[in-house]
This record gives sequence, structure tokens and C-alpha cells, in this order.
Amino acid sequence: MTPPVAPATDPRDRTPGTQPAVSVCPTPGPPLQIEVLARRPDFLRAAQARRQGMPGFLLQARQRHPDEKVPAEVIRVGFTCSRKLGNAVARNRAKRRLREVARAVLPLAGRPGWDYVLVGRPGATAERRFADLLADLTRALSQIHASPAPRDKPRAPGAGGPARDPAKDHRR
RNA sequence: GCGGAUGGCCGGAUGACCGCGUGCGCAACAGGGUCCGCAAGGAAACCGGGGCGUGCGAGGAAAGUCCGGACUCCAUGAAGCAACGGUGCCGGGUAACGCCCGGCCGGGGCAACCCGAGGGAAAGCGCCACAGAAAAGAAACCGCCUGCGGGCGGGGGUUCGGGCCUCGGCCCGGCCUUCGCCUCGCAGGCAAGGGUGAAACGGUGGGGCAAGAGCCCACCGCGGACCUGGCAACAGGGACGGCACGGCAAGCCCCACCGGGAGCAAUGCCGAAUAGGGGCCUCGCGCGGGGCAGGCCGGGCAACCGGCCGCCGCAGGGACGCUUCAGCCCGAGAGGCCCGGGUUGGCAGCUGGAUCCCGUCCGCAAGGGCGGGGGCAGAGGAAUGGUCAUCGGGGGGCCUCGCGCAGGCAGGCCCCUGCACAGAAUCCGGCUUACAGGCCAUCCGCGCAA
Repeated sequence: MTPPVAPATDPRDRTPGTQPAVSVCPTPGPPLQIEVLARRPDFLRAAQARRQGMPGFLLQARQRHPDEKVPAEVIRVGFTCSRKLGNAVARNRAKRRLREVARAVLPLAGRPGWDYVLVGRPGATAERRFADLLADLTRALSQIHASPAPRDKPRAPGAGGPARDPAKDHRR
């Protein structure tokens, strides 16, 4: 009903995607917390909301309802690597890389009050260059934030117009 | 040196930046609850989270989940029987095993060594494809032999008939007998030979016989009372027997031994809203409850139904299949006290184990005794990592052509490649399966040099 509570973030100019996340430090300006999804219903709800495919993974995202008990300033993220990824070693490796990508990108490009789920792809998630994965997630976040709500168009591919820079949303 | 056998071990290393889980220590800023206070606030340090420092943090298979246990809950206990499942040469090891060690037997290999579900086929049933005559109380397709009968041919005899005649005989036919062949039939004997098969009711040689056959003999094989060695499986010898005993038990089965079921999502505990259950004690068994044999009354054509009495006679019900024994519980109300089910979340279980290493003693060994020492993964959408650099590894090409008869080896340069199988989930003992590359030890065969 209400837009996400974003103005608490520091309006410092950050351009995510241009620079690899090596120098990213979670500067403790805003009380931005990242938690890990643990409940199966959370995963199911995220999968039924917005989704954005990328070469290295599939991103699912959902803006939480304000009635939920989770504090509004937290970003929650979950990881799904099914048996299609391979055996346990391959699944764990893909999940670790996705977790590392999320740790680098989400404090910059993620929005508080949202749940994100990163789904691994067979082969690509484990083999794609790490810098490309970082760029993939940045682009996917900006596109998924710009796409309309899934209630209007259930399968919005995000190609209706030019993707808006998520940094503009932060400034506004 | 080449080829092989067995046993054991490793299964990348170092560094940089950024992270994760957990134990300990420190500082106490901020938060929640508690207590004190009218309040600001303070106190103790309860709870959860964060900060800094520091220690530790996947495997030989963590895998498959195939066996055996520990542990937990469920089932009243004991004995017997039955059913079901498992194991199966012998001895030992072990908490236990289908595991391990040592040995036996059979098979393979020149050898080191390897492989084997390896109890019972005179308890019984069943099966033995194809081929073959026949696949299990033996039988007989071709075949061999004997007798009889028939056919053909040869020899011999003739007191028979006919013909010729040199009157001595000769020829033809018949009959009798004998031999051979057979094309055959009948009756009987045989199982050597042929051929089939994974397997054919012993093998070879000789005697014997009508032909044959353990019918007899020699050797071999087989069975085997008994003797010797060994704890035993078994091995060696063997009177005697005289061929009698085909194979399959991974078809059923028999025998011996073992086995209750479910599993850490076991199980226990804590908190909250809701629902309203259970346990114990006391009173009371008036007469209530339940069941059954019997009697009476009523209804109904009847099967039967309902009620009452009798009566505690105490049967009845519950408890993995059955039986027996021992014991237990239940049923009906009132009062009091106490506890708590399911769902979700959290905590415990949770890592010290039949443990590992070293020494010593016993043992061929598996292993065991004693002494000393080490002990630091415990996650829970699941930590133990992400990115990168250098070295190492692997693959390819070129050069030196240094060494070698050669396959090739050595050195240098360049390029490519993150690089075996694979991720703890209660914990142990095993098995099985997967695995790039590499190391060590012992042994066997062949070759070379000395």
C-alpha cells in the first residue's frame, strides 16, 4: 500500500556496477541489516512475485507487506540450488558464490523491506566469471525494481522501457 | 632395467584482501525484561544481539545406506510351539557382525599370489533346455550274437523221379545236411562299438564268451570298518566290498545357529493463545455398571426384542501369531489435589568414542593386557568459504640434438588448463562403490652389467 521506506538511507552518490565490489565496506551509516531467509513459505511467496533471469542466475524479488513482523529496514535474501545443479559439492559451491555476490551488491543496490531469492543455474553459476556475476546482480536489481507490480502484468519481462537507474530512486 | 603380485600412505603448497560457524577472554556503548524510584534515572547482571582479541573448523571414502552395535521410545514377563527373515568348510578375534585373521578343500597362474553363497542330494517333492534311442527304479535307435522260418549261391550225400548213354557213369530236378550272403520276419540274449550332450549307470589292457558284460584278473578311480596325525575342517594309510552312490539345494525343502519393532524428524524439556482431557487420594459399593448360564413377564406368526429377578456364581474385556503359567490394568458417581495433549518456535540430546599415538609383554596373525601421552568441527535453507597471485601438477608445440641402436630420457622456451572422486548432519565397527596424479616397503618372473 505504502511505498518502501527508503529515505533513511544515506544519499551519498554510489554508482553500483562500475566498480567491482572489492572496496565495498558496509559503512554503518544507515541501520541496514541483511538476514537470510529460512522458511519455506517465504521462498514460495518470493517465487510468485517478480522474477528476472540473468546468465548466471535467476533473481526473484518481493516487497514485503508492512503487516509482516519483520522490521522494515532489513533486506532478506535466500538462495536456491536444486539438484539440477549437480551433486552436493556443486550445489554448495554455487550457493557460496551466490552468497558472496549478494554480500557485495545488496548493501549498495538492494532495497530495505524486500525479500530476494537467487536461484542457481546449472553450470553457469559455478563457471561464470565473478565480476560478471556482480554486474548481473546489479543489473537485475535495477530492472526488477523498475518493473511494475506483478498483479498488473504477471510475466513482465522488464523490456517495456529503459531500465531506470536505481540510484535515482535513492536520491529522490 | 622391464613386466607383475601384495601391503601401507598422500591426495596440492604458500601468501594477500574480504567473509562464515563455534569455544574462550576483554571492554562494557546501545536494546528487551526484572527490581528500586513519583520521575529523570539507578542497580544486579537475567535474556538475545553486536564490537575487539585469540584458538579451532570436512573425508579416505564424509558417498551408497548394505550389514553389525551403542543410545532412545514402544510392546507385562517367562517358557514352549509355529510363522517369517538372515547366516552356512573349520578354528580363533570381537560389544557384535554377513567383518577380520589363521588354516582346510577345489580352481587359476611358470611364480609371487589370486578366486570360490564351500552344510545336507540313502528325509521327501520337483527339474535336467537343445541334441540324443535313452536324462535316472534304467531303457535299447543303429548295431553284435543265437535259434527257427523264407529267398539266393556253393559243397557233400541219396535206397527218389526224368533224360542221355560207349552200360562204367554223366546231367537236370526233388529230398537230407552243411557253409556263406541277405532282402526279410519271428523269438531270445547283449550293451562292447557308433553318434548326441554340460552330464550317458566307472577307465585302460588282458582273459572269457554265441556275442557280451566287474563275469573274472592287473593297474587306476570309487565306497570303506578301522588305524595314525590334527582342537577341528581335513590329510595319510587301509582289511574289505566289487561298481552299488549322475547333476541342480542361487526350485521347494531338511539340519544347525542367530534375530521383538521403530528410529536423533528417536526422545526429553521450556514459553504463549485456545481447547477442555488425564492421573492420584478419599467416600461409596446402597445398588450402579458390564457380561453370561438360568427363570419369569410383555410384544411378535417367527427369528428375536424389551423389562424384571437371580447373582457376585466372577466370569468378561485389554495387552506383537498360538498355548501354558505368573502377575497387571479397565469398567459407575461425588469431592479434593496435581498434571497436561496437538501446532509453531526455542533448548537439550550433540559429541570422550568398544577412541587415536608411542612403548612394552602375550599371540604366526586378527587382536588382547599394562604403562604413558594427545584430544580443539558440531551446522541446522545447513558454517568450515569467495576472489586473486606465485610455486607445484597435467596436456600440446618448438629447440638443444646433450645421452641412447631404438622406443625414449634430460635440459631450455612458448601456449593451454583450477586440476580426481567427492561435503560431516546422533555416534561407532565393517562392507561396497567412485577416484587425476604420486610415494614407500616386501616379494615373484625375465633380461643386462659386474
